[in-house]
Amino acid sequence: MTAIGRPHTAPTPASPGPGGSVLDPRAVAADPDRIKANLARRRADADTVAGVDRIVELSGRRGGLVQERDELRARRNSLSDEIGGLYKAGRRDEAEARKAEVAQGNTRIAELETELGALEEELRATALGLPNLVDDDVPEGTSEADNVQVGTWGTPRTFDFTPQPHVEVGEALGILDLERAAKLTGTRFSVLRGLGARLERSLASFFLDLHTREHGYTEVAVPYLVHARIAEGTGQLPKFAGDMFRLAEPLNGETTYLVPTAEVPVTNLHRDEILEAEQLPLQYVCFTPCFRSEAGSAGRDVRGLIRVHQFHKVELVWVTAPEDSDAAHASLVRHAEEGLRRLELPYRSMLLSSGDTSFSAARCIDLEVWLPSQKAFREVSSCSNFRDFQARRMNLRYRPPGEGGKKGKPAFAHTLNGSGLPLGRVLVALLENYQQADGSVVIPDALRPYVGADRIALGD
RNA sequence: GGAGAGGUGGCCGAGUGGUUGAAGGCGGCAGACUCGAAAUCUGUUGUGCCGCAAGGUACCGGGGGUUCGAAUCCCCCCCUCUCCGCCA
Repeated sequence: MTAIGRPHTAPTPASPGPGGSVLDPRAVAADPDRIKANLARRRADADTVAGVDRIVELSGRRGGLVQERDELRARRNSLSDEIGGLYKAGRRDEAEARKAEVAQGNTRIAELETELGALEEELRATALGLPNLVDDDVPEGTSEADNVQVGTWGTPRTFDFTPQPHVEVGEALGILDLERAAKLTGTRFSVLRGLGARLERSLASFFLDLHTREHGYTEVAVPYLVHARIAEGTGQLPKFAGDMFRLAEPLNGETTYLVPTAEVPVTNLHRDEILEAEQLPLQYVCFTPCFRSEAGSAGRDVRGLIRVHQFHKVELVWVTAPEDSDAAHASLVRHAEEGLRRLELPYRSMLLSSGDTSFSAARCIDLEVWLPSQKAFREVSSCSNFRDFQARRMNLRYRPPGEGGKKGKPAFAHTLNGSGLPLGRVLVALLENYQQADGSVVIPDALRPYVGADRIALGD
C-alpha cells in the first residue's frame, strides 16, 4: 500500500490550475521598483528580486499574444457562421474557400497557444516563487534579533530550587517516554503516558472550547492529507516542499502531503469560491496533528517536545474582507494570548522584523512563552495576516458591496491564521512552569475540570 | 476490489453539431401596482482573460481528439450516487 516517503527537496509541480498570480500583476507592472524595494526589506535573494522584472516582461508579451489569438478566433467564428449559411444555400465552393482560410488561421492559433502555454507556465512558476510584501510598518531587520516586543504578560515565577527541563520533569513522572518513542520512529517523536497523555488531550478540549464558546469560532475537522495544489494555495509549495512529508504514491491521482499545520486544509476550504460579503468574517478553529520534516534543523532543540516531526495543534483561521483584516489580526492575537493567560503562563508578544517574517505573511506577531529551564521565551504561536496573498493563490474571493447598494465585482479576500495553541509546546511550558520541588506538577485551575486532577505526582 | 447510473448557470432542469452564455422554472435584484405587504406584471440577474474604450475571446466536471464549427460525436482521467464484496 501507500507508504510515507522521505521529505523531498525538489519542488513538485503542483497541478496547474486557476490563479497562481501571486502579487497583483497589474501592481507589479505599474511599479516594479516599489515591489523590489519591499522584497529587499525581507532580504529576498537576487534571483527572487529578478523575478519581478521577468514577470513584467512576460506579462507584456502575454498581452500581445492573447490579443492576436483572440482576433484569429473571432475571424474563425464569423467564417464558420458564413460556412454554415453557404452550405445551406448550396454554395459549396464559396464555403470551401472560407474553410481554407480557417485552416490557415488554425495553424497560427496553434502556434500562438503553444507559445502562450510555455510563457504562462514560466509566469506562473516565477510568480509562485515571490514572497508576500511586508507591511510598511513592519520593523526593518534581518533576523529574529530585530523583532520588536509589543507586549508582555505575567511574571516568571521564582524557584527556590533549580527548575528542570521538561524532559527531566516528564520522564521522572513517567508521563513522557522519549526512549520508547525512538523505538517506533527514531528521534523527534514522543510518547505520552497516563496523565501526560490525558493532559495533552485536555489542552485540545480546553482550547477548542475557549475559542468556540467565547471567541466565536466554528470548529472544523479536516483531512490530514492534502494535494500539492492545496499546499501551494497557502504558500508551502513550491518553495518549501522539503519541509513536508510527501506520500510515496499519489493519492486519488495526485501528489499528496501530510499537513504541516491545519492552516493548509482549513484556509483552502473556500478556495475557488466567491463568498457573499455577509458571510464574512469566517472564523474557524481546527484541531489536527501536524507533521514536519524539520529539514535543516538538525542539532536544534534535539531533546524533548519542542521540535518534533509530529505534534498536535489547535489552529485559528480567519477569512475577512480586506478592510477588516487588521482588526481581525488584533482579535486573533488576543484569542491566542487568552489561551496562555487562562493557563497563567507568562509570555511576551513580538512583532516580527521584515527579515524574519515568513514567506506568505505581510505581518506576523509571535507569542513566546516563558521556559524556566532555558530562562528564555520560546515561540508558541505565529499570528499572521496574509492579506490577499494566499487568497490569490487559491482563488478565494468575496463579493464586496458596490455602488448604490448594488453588488460589486468579486475581489480577493484576506486570510489570517495563528496557533491557538500548539499542545506539545504548551505541555512543555506547563511542565516547566508548574513543577514543584518534589517533582510533581500542579495543574492550572482552568485545566482541572478537563484533567480531573489538580496535580500530577510520581506514581499517577 | 466488482457492476451500474450520472456530472449543464445560486438551485432545479431542457438542449437535433451551426445567432446557445446556453430554453423553461425557482431563487436574487430593480421597477410598476399598493397606505404598506402578499399576490400579479415588467425588466434584470455568471466568471476569467485581452483592450483606454467600443468590443473581442474563453468557460456546460478536467484533459485530449474529430470537424470549417463541439455542451452536443470519440478517447482518457476525476468526482458523485446505487448495488455487491471488504473494513474502522
